[in-house]
Amino acid sequence: MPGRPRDPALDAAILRATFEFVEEEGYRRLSIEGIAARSGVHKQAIYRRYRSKGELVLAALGRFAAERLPTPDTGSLRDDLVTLLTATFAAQRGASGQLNRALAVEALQDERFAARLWTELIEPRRAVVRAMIDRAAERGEITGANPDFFVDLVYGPMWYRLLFDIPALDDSYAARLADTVLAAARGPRTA
Amino acid sequence: MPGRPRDPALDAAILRATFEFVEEEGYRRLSIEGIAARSGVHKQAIYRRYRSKGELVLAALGRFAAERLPTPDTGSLRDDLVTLLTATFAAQRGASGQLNRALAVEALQDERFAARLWTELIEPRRAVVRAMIDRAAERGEITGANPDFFVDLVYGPMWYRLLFDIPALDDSYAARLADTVLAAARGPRTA
Amino acid sequence: MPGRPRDPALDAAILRATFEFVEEEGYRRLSIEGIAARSGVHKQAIYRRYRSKGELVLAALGRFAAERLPTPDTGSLRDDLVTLLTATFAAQRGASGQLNRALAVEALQDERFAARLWTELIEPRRAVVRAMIDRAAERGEITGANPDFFVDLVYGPMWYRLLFDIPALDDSYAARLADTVLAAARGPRTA
Amino acid sequence: MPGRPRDPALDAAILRATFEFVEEEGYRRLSIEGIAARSGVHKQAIYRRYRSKGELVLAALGRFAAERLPTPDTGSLRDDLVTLLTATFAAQRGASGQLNRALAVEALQDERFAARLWTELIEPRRAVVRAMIDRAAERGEITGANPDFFVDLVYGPMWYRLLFDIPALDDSYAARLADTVLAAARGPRTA
DNA sequence: ACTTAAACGAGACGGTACGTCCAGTCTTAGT
DNA sequence: ACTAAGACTGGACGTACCGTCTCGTTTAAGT
Repeated sequence: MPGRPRDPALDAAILRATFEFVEEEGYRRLSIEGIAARSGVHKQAIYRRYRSKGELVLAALGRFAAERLPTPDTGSLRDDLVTLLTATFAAQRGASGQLNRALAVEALQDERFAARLWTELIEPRRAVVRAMIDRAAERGEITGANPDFFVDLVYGPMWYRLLFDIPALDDSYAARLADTVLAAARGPRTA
Repeated sequence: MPGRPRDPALDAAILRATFEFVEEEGYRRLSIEGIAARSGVHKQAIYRRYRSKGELVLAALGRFAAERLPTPDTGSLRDDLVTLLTATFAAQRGASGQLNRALAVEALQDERFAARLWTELIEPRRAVVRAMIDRAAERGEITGANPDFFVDLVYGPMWYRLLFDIPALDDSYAARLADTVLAAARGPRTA
Repeated sequence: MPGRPRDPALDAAILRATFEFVEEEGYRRLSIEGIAARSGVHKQAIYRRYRSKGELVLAALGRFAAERLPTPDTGSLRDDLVTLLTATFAAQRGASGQLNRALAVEALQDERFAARLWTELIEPRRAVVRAMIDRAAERGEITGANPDFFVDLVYGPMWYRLLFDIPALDDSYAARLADTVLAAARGPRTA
Repeated sequence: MPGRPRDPALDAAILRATFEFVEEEGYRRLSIEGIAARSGVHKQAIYRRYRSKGELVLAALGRFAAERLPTPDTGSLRDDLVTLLTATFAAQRGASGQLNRALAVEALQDERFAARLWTELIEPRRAVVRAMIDRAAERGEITGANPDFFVDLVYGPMWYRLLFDIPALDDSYAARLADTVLAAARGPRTA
């Protein structure tokens, strides 16, 4: 049955307010009440859309940041990795980093949310890397190995640094990490 | 001026209650109020000892888990790494994993706490790895490179998996990670 | 103008639900939302008919109780009063008492509703008593005095007892009250 | 065990705010939230003292109005009644009337509150009248009859008029009511 | 048959208050 | 100086009704 449709302007206002709030004040200060006040949207209208703060932040990140994921295919695994990592790291230095931290807070406290986050956001990003590795294997660049493990190598250090607020996620870090992953993917040295 | 000394029984009761609470109910439900109720200790007695939830959890983790850190020195970098990672991963599968998660939640929301956590807990752990690497370099096992970066490789994947509650932090993962770090530390393949 | 006519089944359903709700759960728990849910009628359909909770209850009372008002004319003031009071008190012991209480709640909180209630429900009841007194005066039973004051004597104690939920509105009370009003209406004793 | 005692300044601030609020805006607009805002006292501090709006209003009325009850003993039942009714009616024309109305709203919706109100406020007032009647009986002024019934006659009309917001509770009404009660108390005319 | 207009179920919406929870601080009295 | 006890402000929580507002659908009177 139809019923009055949700006002898309409110969707946008909520997400924008969430985004701005987290960016400016950090996740700790984020509250549904605050978002409602800031966006001029009624609290209930927010709860109607999102069951929890986590879902809301997940949606906000999805809306404002997720689409900018590059999916490089340069013909060289190293270049693919460098391109991806450079862009990903750059994003973490801005609002996207704040939102990722916020998502981490929720995931750490709620297994079910962690699972949802995984399938909706993390896994797609991992798939990008896996695809790069598969293509490299087809090209013979690397001797295939457990791709899931290498993906951990790609993203692990980034989250580690996000967690403890260590900066240094710069371009040279991206390059060094790409080299490391590459070396690991090639397997043990023969000589 | 003298005054009544703090009751050590309360210290223990607070830490025990915190530990049990987090283990049973998760960090989300943890509250000073709840700990006070559970331990029978008054709220104020807790605040007198710890300034925030984070400090309390930090102390609880320190008490129950920190002293078990191995600092291996086997004469072989790979063996050192495997020993450390196996023990560290094993700890994460128990209550220590819960408390680490809890600490991460606090760190993500409070930069000053993150800094404290870094110096008190994270950095000492990193130093252990750095020492291993330094010894390996002296032995000529590896051609020295930025040790900080390699430490990220060692701990990054673990935190990444803790974050999203992915199991698989088992002994074979430890071995594989040790091999990878080793390969990376040896630098690019010559052949 | 054409337009779809109101469904009389809904009118009935709304009033019945209101009646039942008040009887079962009391006026405090009564809400438009609740009536809508219970009757299966949409909220808007209720608001289309009644401007407020008070109007709704007024209608519900009118539908289920108002027509049973006796207008006795026995030829004796005392008999008239006893007949009226006995019937009125009996009604208050059932659902009609609940609804009267509900109307009082609304009247106490809304002067305009009080005025409406007065003209639509209270005044007609008072008129019945006034008519009885007028007839008695014509017959010479009593020496005419301010009828409005005597009406207060008739209904005042009833509302007083409804208000504080004191039972005792039984037939003997009706008889005693009738006698009292009669005595008062006859004026001061001569001897 | 001791614990910090409740701040009496808050008690006063809450009651004063309640009193003023009801007087100015009526019971319908009264809310705990509003009282908290107006008095500058935290909501929780109010809930700590009063379980419901009704209890609060009961306390507010008790504090600001109840002590002014006259307990006349003139030696003449009529004079006693006139004195009491004149003072009581006068009070109803001011804030006390508003608060009584508020109490009525609560009593009508909650039987247990009605019972409490009865014992704490209504019964003491009734006792005053019963005492007057008893004294008159001892003096031989009246031939004893059910005093409870006569008390209903005294207070019933007042509440009836409060309920429907009919003014006219003036001195002449008091005098007339006193005469009526007196006539009723003397029993049926002999001549 | 064909407009036209209102009623209808559905449900979103802003507004207001509810009663509860926790954070951290403060005040008392009792060791 | 510590303890237990508990009041206190501040702030947010999630829920409940209110009365109003779109929606799409249904029903009937007037063409």
